[in-house]
Amino acid sequence: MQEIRRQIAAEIQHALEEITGEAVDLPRVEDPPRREMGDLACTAALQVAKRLGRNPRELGQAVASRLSEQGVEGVLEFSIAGPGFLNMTLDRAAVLARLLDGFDSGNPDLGMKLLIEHTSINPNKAAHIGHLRNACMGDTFARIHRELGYAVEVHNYIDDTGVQVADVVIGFLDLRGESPQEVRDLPEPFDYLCWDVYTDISERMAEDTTLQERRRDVLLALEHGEGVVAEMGTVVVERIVARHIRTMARLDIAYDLLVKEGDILRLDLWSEAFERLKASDQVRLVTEGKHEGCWVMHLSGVKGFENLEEADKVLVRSNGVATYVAKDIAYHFWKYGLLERDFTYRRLRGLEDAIAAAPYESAGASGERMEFGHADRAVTVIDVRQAYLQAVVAQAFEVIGEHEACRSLTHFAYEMVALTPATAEALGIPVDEASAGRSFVEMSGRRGYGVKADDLISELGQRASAEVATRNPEMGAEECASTGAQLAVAAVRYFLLKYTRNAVIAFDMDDALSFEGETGPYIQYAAVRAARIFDKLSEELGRDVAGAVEGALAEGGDDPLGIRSPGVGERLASDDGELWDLILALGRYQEAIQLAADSLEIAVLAKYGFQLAQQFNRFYHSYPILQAADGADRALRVLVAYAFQQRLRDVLSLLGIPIPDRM
RNA sequence: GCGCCCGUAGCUCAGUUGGAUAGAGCAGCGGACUUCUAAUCCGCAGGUCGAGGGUUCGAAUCCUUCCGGGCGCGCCA
Repeated sequence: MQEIRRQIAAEIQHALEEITGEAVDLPRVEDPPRREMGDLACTAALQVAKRLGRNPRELGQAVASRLSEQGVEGVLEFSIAGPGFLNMTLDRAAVLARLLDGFDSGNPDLGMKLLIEHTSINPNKAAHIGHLRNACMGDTFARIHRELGYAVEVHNYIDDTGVQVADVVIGFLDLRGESPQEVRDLPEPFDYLCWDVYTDISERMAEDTTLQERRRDVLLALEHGEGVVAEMGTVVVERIVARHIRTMARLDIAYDLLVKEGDILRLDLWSEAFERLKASDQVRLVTEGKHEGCWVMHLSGVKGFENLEEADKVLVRSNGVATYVAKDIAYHFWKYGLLERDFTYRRLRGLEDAIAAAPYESAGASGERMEFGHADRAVTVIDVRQAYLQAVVAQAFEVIGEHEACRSLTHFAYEMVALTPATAEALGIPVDEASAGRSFVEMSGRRGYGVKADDLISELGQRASAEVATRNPEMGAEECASTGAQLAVAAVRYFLLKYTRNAVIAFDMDDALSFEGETGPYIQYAAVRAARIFDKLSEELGRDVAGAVEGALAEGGDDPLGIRSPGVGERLASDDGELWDLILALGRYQEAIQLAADSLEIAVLAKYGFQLAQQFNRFYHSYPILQAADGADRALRVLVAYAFQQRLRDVLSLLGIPIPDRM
């Protein structure tokens, strides 16, 4: 089906070019607003007519006549409606032939390496739902690009030398008076403990200047890797990162490499990047004014920075310490293989119980040499508030003359997750006057306001598990729990992926805990239904349905269901309901993932999955399969349901949603 | 102040890059389980697409001016 759509688009393009003598973009083949208008529609003639100043209806008519005359495989009839819409009726025999050709679509190897950075949570406290949005989007974006044929490398950047870690280090050393060894031995959940330690120290830090001075010293010690401070920093970061990896593993999110910010300095990646930058006159040492003694990147007059109050961005402070953005610049130069120096690596240990393949981490000078980086394209998933800094990083590529890298570097920006006032109140977060009237309340790690990721996943799992137990009395407690966990994954991931990037998600607990309507479990339910039908049919048939269908599709294979019988084609030709609608929906798969990839809108794919499931549920209600009137009806319905099952499996796999056996 | 984003049904959101009668879910009302799982399906009701002006065959979508809201503009990360 998707091949048919693609070919039709190419034919329309060709016809338009022949008629007008002008180059024309590959047009989009869409669904008409109402089915009576046809199976497919295209507005390309209108757009081209506008550009060339021609009469749209006439141009459309010319295209329709031409295509009708020459004939296009898969299309029975072309017609023109309104101002020049090209509507098409499909040749169902051709569609059936495509269905019978099988469903595999092998991934072409594009020979392109895409490096995706996501998650990148400050390693000083438990992950909250805002972090989950980042990770879910990044993970599905990675899955989509693997499907599209990219070599994908997923990074999680660990800021192990920042203020947030420093604060928790001070909390343990100064406030709680604990040694690194004692902290190493503290019980789990360590990230929950740190959540509170961080809140506590943040409050004190705000009004205690000696603590603020202490923070400066701690930051320096962390950066240089010296003494008990650095030791504490290592313990905190290692333990928190392990917790984050486990949290994400619950949602089937994994990484290839964790890059630690400290290693960028320790291994002199920054020094090398700095030398490159200094060669340009845009990066220079300031000798007077408020930035005296700092190395800055000069941004005035640069596209995108025209209206800055402050046209200089500090890269190296007057005390010689590189800023966060400076290290990020070095990291990004390295991502594109622009630096001579490299990290060393080692496998992250102690996660064998939680994750199949533990990620590698950067390892100072002591690890082994491996091949990471050298990307053709790099995508950074960070919320929209980082847009300015991301633009500075991109500009650094311009500064060293790497225009191609600057162009391909992408900031995957998205809006924050906040809480509905009702949910905030239920969590005991004070909702002030100003927020009360608004539609959401912002989370704050510093204040400890937020919904912890693990709490949400666990709560969902428990609710789902209880529901599964009610619906399946014969199911054991263990199976209920594991099924509940699978439903929780679907609920969380779909909830965080269904919104478009720049919508602020007002997180509502009741809404998120719902399993009905537009939710992940709804989609799972459709998949389970299809599987159950095939289970029963397999029993009846005395053989595996998938095998029977695949056998029928194979050249010369046996066909116990009669899928290749002429009756099947006749039934398809005369269908005027949800069966045909489902086939049309199946054809939009390729378009959905391509659009999701190009527009950075994961929601496009999420919605497609939902719509596909919805279409199947309608089909399910009107087209009994086991009780079909005769063999031809049954064979056709099995074929369509099977095609749906295969396709939905692909979509759910991209969304990172598992398919339970029963629910 | 400057920049970016948002404003669509009671609520939460889509809207295929300017197309045909603006769609989903939730909430509400009414139906469908002796039939492949009712976590489902069908129907009803619900809209001055923030407001005004403009561009054209055609605007929720593009331009512009307002109104309302969010975010960003550190020698923090």
